[in-house]
Amino acid sequence: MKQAVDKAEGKPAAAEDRYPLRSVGRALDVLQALGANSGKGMGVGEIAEAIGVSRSTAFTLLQTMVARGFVSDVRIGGARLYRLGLALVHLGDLAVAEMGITQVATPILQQLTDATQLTSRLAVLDDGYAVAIGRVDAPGPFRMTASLGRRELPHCSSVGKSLLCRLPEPQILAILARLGMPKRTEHTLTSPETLLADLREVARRGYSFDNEEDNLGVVCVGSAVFDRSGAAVAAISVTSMRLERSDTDLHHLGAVVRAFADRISHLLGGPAHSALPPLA
Amino acid sequence: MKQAVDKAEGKPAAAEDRYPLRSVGRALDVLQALGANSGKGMGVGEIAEAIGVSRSTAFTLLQTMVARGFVSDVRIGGARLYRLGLALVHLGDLAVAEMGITQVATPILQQLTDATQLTSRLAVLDDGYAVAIGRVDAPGPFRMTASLGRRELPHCSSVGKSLLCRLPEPQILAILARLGMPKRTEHTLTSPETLLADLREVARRGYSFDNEEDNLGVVCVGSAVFDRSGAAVAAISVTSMRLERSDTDLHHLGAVVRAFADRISHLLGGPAHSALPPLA
DNA sequence: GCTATTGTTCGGCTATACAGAACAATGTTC
DNA sequence: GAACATTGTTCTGTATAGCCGAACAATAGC
Repeated sequence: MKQAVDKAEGKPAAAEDRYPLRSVGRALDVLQALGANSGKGMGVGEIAEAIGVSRSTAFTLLQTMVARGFVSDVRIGGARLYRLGLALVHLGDLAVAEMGITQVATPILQQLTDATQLTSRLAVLDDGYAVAIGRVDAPGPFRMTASLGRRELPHCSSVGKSLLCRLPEPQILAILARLGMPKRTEHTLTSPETLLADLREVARRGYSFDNEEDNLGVVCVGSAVFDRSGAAVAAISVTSMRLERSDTDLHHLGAVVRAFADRISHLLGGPAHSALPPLA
Repeated sequence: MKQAVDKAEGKPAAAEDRYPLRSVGRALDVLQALGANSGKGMGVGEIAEAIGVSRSTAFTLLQTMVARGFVSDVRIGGARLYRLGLALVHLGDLAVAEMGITQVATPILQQLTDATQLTSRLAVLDDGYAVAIGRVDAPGPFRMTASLGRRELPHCSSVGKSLLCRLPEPQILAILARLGMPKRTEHTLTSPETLLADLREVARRGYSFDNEEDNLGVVCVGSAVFDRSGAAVAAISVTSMRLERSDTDLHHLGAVVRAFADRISHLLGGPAHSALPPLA
């Protein structure tokens, strides 16, 4: 799992991942560990091992967060299972609401899902990553695991491409250099050049594809949303299992998604794709 | 704001609100302060004052949480505005997903909203409070502020009543004694006796009302959801501005909500209201 | 230009958060 | 049913990490 690293190693002061406040960092580690084992719940010892502290330390951390509702615990016999608390639900909801886009976009997403029978998502750029802040699940038994708030690499995601495509090239390259372009599948674009070429296409036609570039068998079609200033503040997409549609149909779907994105832009006072200036 | 309290006071060990880990508690304070000022964003000094620490301490706390995405910051000129980070969105989403009820209930909520044109919500009991974990907003311009994850007092909420009504009386009284029954409006039931009488009615007919008991002009109609064990694991409700319907219509609406609640119970393998034993 | 207000860094004192071991409570095994 | 194993919880000493205050930097206002 996680060896104890060299504990008493003088003080090379390295430890770049050592955050100013150790206990706070560990508390956040606990939350993320609980998130990673979501659904299962974890015991004190398990958590202690996961984040590399003693049981007693983990216990104190948990006690603090349970008292505040950030972690909830269930006693089951002698054991005690910890899971993420509902206080996080409230804060997460507020964090989403702070980005006002969600308010106006959600009804449109619903219509997009109604029209296409596909799961649709709304995402924004956060520190270079694409992060979904809204979602409408497709009807029917097929439930795509479209989790909210997870940072996704932009180079292999439809919303990521739409969010990036109108940024200045140097900025795009800086993001790609910082986050890397790992090969997620055989279709992933892994060189900045090929991605830039793709992004130029995306900017030109106003919609983007993720052609099994992140997960095999999963295809997405996305388009950007603009605010008053003309900046791409968000992007929407629909996700589908491997489409057996023709390329023509895929482009038709792209035009549909773009039309819905334009409606959101319109509500935000932003321009439609057709009103955008050509690329600099 | 917050005097230093008597620091060296022997050890009456009071300070019930002093959590084991001070810095972690303060970190959570920061998050909640940011949540309270949601939408506006806060500066370092403002946060420091809100939670009663020095600016430098607040700064360190924020830096730690920014590094992990729990807080996001926007530089605007020389100033720096902090707001809730998107990492919270992910964890909040996971916390909701952990309660599997959401998965099956959301489509039904959607149908309930479609059928009634009212905002519908799904709530569970958390430490005695009613906490909404799901919501479908009504169409149209009227947007009820139905925030997720906030702890709501059960005695003046429709979902709260439905969640409580089948608990043993001593347990209900214990919850009420612990949380109190503050008078939110002139219609709030403020004595355990009147509430218990109301809860017996709720249990008998299978749906509950909040008749402007929490907010004047706001009416809710709720019903409980049961799992395999027959326990009320959740409740749903619809919310409306002051209905001008007759009592008969209100009861009709109650029957509708109860029918949808029963459909969720059915999906969970639980009994419908009609299959429940009468109150002990 | 100077002042007022913000964010950020630094250093030292102290309280605090840590690990480890002891204790308790449960469940498991033979 | 008793010994064991495994879990959660309490306790205590000590090193250190976290806190404050003050100094510094950078804006914004006048």
